[in-house]
Amino acid sequence: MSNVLNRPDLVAAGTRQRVEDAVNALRYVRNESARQLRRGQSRTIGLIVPDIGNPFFTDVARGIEDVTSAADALLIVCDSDNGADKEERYLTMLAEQQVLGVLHVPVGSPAGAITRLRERGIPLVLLDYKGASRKQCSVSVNDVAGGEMAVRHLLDIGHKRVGFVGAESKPVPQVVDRLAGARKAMADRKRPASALVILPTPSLNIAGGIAAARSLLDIAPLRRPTAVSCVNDLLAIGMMQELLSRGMRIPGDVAVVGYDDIGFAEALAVPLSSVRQPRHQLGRRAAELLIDEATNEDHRHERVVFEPELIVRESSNR
Amino acid sequence: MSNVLNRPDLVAAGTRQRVEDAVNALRYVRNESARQLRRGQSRTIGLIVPDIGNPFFTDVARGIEDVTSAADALLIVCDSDNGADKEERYLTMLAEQQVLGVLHVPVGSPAGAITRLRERGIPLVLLDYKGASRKQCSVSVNDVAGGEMAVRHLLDIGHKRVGFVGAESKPVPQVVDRLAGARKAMADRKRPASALVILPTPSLNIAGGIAAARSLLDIAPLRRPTAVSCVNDLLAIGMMQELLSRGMRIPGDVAVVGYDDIGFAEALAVPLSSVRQPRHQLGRRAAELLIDEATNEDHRHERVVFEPELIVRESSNR
DNA sequence: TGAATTGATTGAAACGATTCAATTTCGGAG
DNA sequence: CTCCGAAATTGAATCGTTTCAATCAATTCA
Repeated sequence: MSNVLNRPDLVAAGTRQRVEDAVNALRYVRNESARQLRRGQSRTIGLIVPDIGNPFFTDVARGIEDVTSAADALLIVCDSDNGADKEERYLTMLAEQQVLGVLHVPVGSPAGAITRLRERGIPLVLLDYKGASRKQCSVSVNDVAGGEMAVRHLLDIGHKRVGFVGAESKPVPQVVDRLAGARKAMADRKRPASALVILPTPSLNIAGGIAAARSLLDIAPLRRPTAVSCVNDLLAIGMMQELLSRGMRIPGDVAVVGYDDIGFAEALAVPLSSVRQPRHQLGRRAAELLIDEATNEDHRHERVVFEPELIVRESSNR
Repeated sequence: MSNVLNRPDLVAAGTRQRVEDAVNALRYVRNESARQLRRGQSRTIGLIVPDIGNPFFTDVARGIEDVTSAADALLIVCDSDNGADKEERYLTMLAEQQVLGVLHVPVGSPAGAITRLRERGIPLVLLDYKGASRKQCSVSVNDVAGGEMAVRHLLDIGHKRVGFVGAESKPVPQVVDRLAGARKAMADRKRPASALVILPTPSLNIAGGIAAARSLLDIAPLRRPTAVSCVNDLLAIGMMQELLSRGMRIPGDVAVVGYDDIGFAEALAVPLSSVRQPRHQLGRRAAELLIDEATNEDHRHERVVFEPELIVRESSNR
C-alpha cells in the first residue's frame, strides 16, 4: 500500500491496480498524522508575522505560498500581533507540530527562537531580518539604505527638519535600521542630529499613524518638521488621513514618505511616495531556502539582502 | 507523563515534580503528531479563501485568529486563488492533516467539499456563503440586500444607467447574489433591466477593476452608465484609478460604490462609498461555530446571516 | 534440472502519546 | 497485625504509516 502510493514503480502493475481500486472504493485518504509520526516531520511550514493585516505581509505570504504550494506543503500562518509573548507561544506550538520549518519575521531579538528551533533540528529562516549569525538563512532588504534614501530624498527637495515616525519603546529590528539610515542621511547632508525628530507611535498601523500626526501637530509650528518619513505605509496612511482632516496640505505643509510601497499606496488621497521592497520575491526566496534546508542534505546557509527602491509620488513632490 | 501534562490532579505532587523536572531538563517538547494519531484529530483548523491579498479576507482571518488562538489551535491558511482546482487540492490536503475543521469561502459550488468532508467526519463551516442546506453551519452577510442598497443608493442620487462590475463567467456565489440585489433595486425603482449594464472582469482585484474601467469607457457616452457598483473594493479601486488617469471625475462623471468597506476605502484618492460587512465578526462567529462543532457533543448547525450597511463617502456624493 | 539471481510481496517493528486495565503502595480500621 | 479500600503508579495495547528484512515466485544460466 505504502509502496503503491509512494513508489509505484516498485509494484507490479496488477497489484498496483488492485490497490488503487481499493483506494477509490473505500474513499481512502492518507492519514498525515501517522506519516508525520513515522517520518518525524510534517508537510507544513510555519510563518510568524507581526501583523497579517498589513498588506506588506500578505504579499510576502503570497510569495511563500507560491513555493509551498508547488512543494505540496501547507502554510500555518501565525500573527504575533507585535508581541514577543505570542511569538513565543506560536513557536512552541509549531515545534510541537513538527513543522518542516519556520519562516519568522521577528519583532524583537530572534535569539530565543533560533536556539529553541535549532536544538530541535527545525530549520528556521529569518525573514525581513538581517541575521546576525551565519548559523541560519535570512532574507531581508537593506533597511539602512531604505531609511537613508527616504530621508535623503526629503532633504534634497528642500526640507530642513524631518520627522521619523515609528520608533517604539521596544526595539523593532526594521525600525532600528531604518532609523540608522535616516541618521546617516542627515549626517551626509550636514544636518544636525536634532533636525531629525523622532515621533514614537503606539503601534505600527493606521491608528499609530493617526497618533503620530497628532503629536506632530502638537509641536510648535516653528520647530515642527515639514516632512516625515514613516517606517511603513500604514503609518503613512494614518498620518496623511489625520493631517488632511486637520486641514494640512500634503505635500505643501507636510511631505510624507512611507515604506513598503503596498499596492494601495498609489491609489491614496495623495499618492504616497514610498520605499519599495520586493515583497513577493522576499517571500519566495525565503520559502525556497527553507525548503532547501529541510530537504537538501548539503544545504548551505545564505544571507540574502535585497535592495529597496524609492518610488516618488505626489506626497513628496517638490 | 501523559497524566502529568494533561491531568495533573491525578498525579501525586512528588511524582509530578520529578516529571516536570525531567521535562525541563530534557527540554522535552510534545510530539503533536503522535497525539494526533492517537486522538484522530489535530489541533489545527484550515481556512480556504479565494484571495488572501484582499484585505477583506485578512480582516476575516484576524477574527478567526482571535478564536483559534484562544482555543490553542493553529490556523492553516490556503489561498485558492479563485480556482476550484486549487480549492480541491487544499481540501484533500486538509483532510489528510486530520484538521479539527475547515472554514471555507467557496468560489464555486461547495457541494463537493461538503460531501467530501462530511464522509470523513470533518466539521465544515461555510464562510461568506449562504449555505443552501441545513447540514452544516454557515456564516454570511445578506448579499442580496447589499447589492440592492448599493444600486438603490445610486438610483436615488439621480443616476439612470448603472454599471455592475464583477460578473464573471463562472458563477461566484457572492457575485450572483449581489447582482440579484442590483436587479431588484432596478425593478423597485421602475428602471428597465437594460439600464443595468453588466461589466464582466477577468479577476476580482485591482487589475480587474482597471480592465472594467476600460470596457466602461469603450461604451458610447450616451449609453454609458454614469455610476458603477463594484462587487468588491479592490475592483472599485482599480476602476477609480483608471478612470481618474483617463481624466474622468469621480463622482462627477462616474459615481462609484464598492463592497466590503476595507480599511483603505476612506483613505483613497476619492474616499470610496462601500457596503460594509462585519469582517471581524464574520470570522469570529465562523470560528466559534467550527470549534463548537468539533468539540461539542450536541452541536446544532446554525445559519448566521449578518446585515450589511452602506457607507456613503465622496465617490458617490451627489 | 538445479542453482543463482532478480523481482515482487508479505510481515513485523517502530514512531510517541493516550488510555485503561492491572498492579503496587499506603493509611486506617478492625 | 492483618486486611480492605483508595490512591497512585506501571504496563500494554493502540492509532496508521513507513521501512526493511524475510519470504516467495519467476526467470536466467550453466
